[in-house]
Amino acid sequence: MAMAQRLSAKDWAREALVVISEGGLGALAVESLARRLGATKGSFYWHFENRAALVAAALERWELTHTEGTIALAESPLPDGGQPSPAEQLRRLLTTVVGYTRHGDLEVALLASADDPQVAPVLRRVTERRIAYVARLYEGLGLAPEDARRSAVLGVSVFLGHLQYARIGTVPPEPTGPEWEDYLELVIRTLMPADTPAGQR
Amino acid sequence: MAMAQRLSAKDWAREALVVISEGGLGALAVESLARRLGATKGSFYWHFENRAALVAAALERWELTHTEGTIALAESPLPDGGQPSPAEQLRRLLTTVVGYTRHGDLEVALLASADDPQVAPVLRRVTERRIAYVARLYEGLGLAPEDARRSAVLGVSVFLGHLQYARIGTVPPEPTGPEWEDYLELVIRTLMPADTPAGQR
DNA sequence: GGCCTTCCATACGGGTGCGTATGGAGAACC
DNA sequence: GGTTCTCCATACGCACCCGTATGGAAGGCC
Repeated sequence: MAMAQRLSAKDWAREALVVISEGGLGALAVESLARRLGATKGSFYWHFENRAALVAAALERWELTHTEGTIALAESPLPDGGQPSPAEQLRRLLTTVVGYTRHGDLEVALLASADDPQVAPVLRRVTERRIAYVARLYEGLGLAPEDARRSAVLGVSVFLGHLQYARIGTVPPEPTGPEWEDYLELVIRTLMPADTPAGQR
Repeated sequence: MAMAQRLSAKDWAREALVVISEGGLGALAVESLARRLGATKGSFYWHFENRAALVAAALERWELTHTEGTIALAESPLPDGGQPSPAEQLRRLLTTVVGYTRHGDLEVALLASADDPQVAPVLRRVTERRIAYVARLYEGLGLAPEDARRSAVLGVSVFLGHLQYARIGTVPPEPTGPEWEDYLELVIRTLMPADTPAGQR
């Protein structure tokens, strides 16, 4: 990532996200970041007021881009080109969740700094957005809005729990072999509304 | 906590846990800790090799004491002195989980440093132990060992998810009013095996 | 090609935190 | 009451990181 060219604020923010994903928010130091970009602090402090401004820019960038990544994946068209049903979208989401094991991911790294006053509001918004999305899916499956929201809160908590499993190093659900298939099946059966047609479960 | 008397290694470890619960592992600095105890670094480095040794001692202390706290609460006797049934124990656990909102707790603070090489194994062990305990409850409710383990993994993930909710600041399940009761009821209904007698759900 | 604006390197000061060195107080022991 | 061992305070060196000051190179503009 050594840049010979001049740098923009966007370059700094992008590389900052890489550093965060690798070593967490605490690993984000101005001088080391400058070295990675083949520059020095002098350049940095021309583009940014201070370190906090860089963190804010990086977080904003993350919230804009990666936020809807998982959701977009769930909504991606079927092989026949059709729109996936809510049940199918929920199934995809849960499969992704249970298979989550990637350490070094940005989301996992940010989770570590959830208490940080700059990070917390971002995570709050992202989480709230996800709950709203899952609630819409439950509504599509026939649940009343209040019930759908409650089920979504529970479902997202399972997601966050598995993220935590990934952080402490793949405790239980190793995505290998039939063991994992059985677990995935349990999760889907548990979190799918009872009156969903069996063919969609 | 200013100690006039001489200090023991246990004193340092105990106060270290207080500091961690207040500000996270990163807030644990030797000199500030010494000030809290009315001492200086000179004392500390006589009792401990270095900061890592203090962290290890504090974590060991936490793992020994607080680990089984929640479980002990679930197993505490009924008003009539009898042993609570597995269904009742599971109900208590879930109620505690859903009501979890205390920030500044040690568990929440340690969660932030789950990536730390000293912390991760401790959290792994504690989590594994909890899964084993919940699995035993599910077995008591009639599930086969493999099914019980899978359900326990899912249940503990809900617990970890709610811990995360607490970290980013009580996103959805505010334990106030009937809204919360409804949510708790959903969680219990979802995580309790289907063939549990209705009276115990 | 001179000029001005944009961007960046170097050098410096300050703060924090870890770990070491060394001497000295206080209890214990005889 | 002197010696020895235990415990601790002070002082120092070192590393890291933030932020500022200042001079200078690079590129547009006329």
